[in-house]
Amino acid sequence: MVTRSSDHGLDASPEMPAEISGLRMTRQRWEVYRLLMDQRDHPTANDVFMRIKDRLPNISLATVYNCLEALVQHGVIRQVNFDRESSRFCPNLAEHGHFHDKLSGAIHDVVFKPGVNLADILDLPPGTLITDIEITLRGELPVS
Amino acid sequence: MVTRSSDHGLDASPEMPAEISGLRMTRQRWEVYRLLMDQRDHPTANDVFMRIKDRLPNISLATVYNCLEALVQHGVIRQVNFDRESSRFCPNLAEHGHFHDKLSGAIHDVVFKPGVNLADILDLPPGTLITDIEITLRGELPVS
DNA sequence: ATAGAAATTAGAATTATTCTTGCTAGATCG
DNA sequence: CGATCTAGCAAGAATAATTCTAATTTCTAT
Ligand SMILES: [Mn+2]
Ligand SMILES: [Mn+2]
Ligand SMILES: [Zn+2]
Ligand SMILES: [Zn+2]
Repeated sequence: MVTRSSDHGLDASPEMPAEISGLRMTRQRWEVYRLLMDQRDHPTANDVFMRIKDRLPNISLATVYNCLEALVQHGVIRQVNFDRESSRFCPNLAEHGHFHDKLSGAIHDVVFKPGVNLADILDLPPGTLITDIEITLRGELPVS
Repeated sequence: MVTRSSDHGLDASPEMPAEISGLRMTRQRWEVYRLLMDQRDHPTANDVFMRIKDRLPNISLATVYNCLEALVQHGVIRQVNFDRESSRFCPNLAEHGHFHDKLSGAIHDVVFKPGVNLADILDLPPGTLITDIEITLRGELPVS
């Protein structure tokens, strides 16, 4: 047995690190971060607020916004916007876009086929510096 | 001389058509539409409101919003969102994305290199129906 | 432990957008 | 033409996501 999180069979919660990517961890930031990592369905700030009450019954909505902003600022999570809807939050740091399925309402991460580089297929003046790319799609996934 | 808009040298304003794409034209809708066609810099609703006062001193901001919504709904113009900033409006109906130049603040239309089809380079389940694609970029254009 | 800094909280404020209501103007009908 | 009908317009109120403020709490470092 090489690694295990505890002596008994159940996985224990990971310990809260002192910081992540230079962001000092607090109980609230840690729980917000873990919630996003565990439930990767792109919740809104209000979704996070409602879901996190189990673990932090006294957290305020302002703190949820503060934590999300701090995590976004430090590059630990990403903020995703669809039109003018409430912002959503995503823990997937790999380059990806978002597909909004009109049938289920769910939001899915979308990646490029291997070897594709978006900057290469856009018609931009040579020397253009791209710092950020956002791709959002709407449509219907096959019923499966 | 094959075509001319009037007898004298200056271009006359085009007449207001009865409708565009099934949307009944009104003076307000027409002026909003023409402003967007003439000033293709992706103005916000408030930008349109301020710029249009020359021609329609009595128009209300609510009417600007109503006109923009009606034009968007009928596919005559497009609504463009950058993060949570005010919506912007674009008269370019060809498939294109938007590049926000941090240096100048300007927003530029961006097209794909010839022959590129975005749906082909995304890794989506077969049978996925894409109804809408949005691409936004941020960065810096070369100083030229 | 103490002092300073940073984070959290509750609630107020902000702001882009939407809604409500009464009015206007053009279309339709006789 | 004159009456009626209807869609659109104007003004301001309402909404809702987000941000800000001020007071308190927690954390860090001495
Ligand atoms: Mn939600
Ligand atoms: Mn503007
Ligand atoms: Zn994502
Ligand atoms: Zn455009």
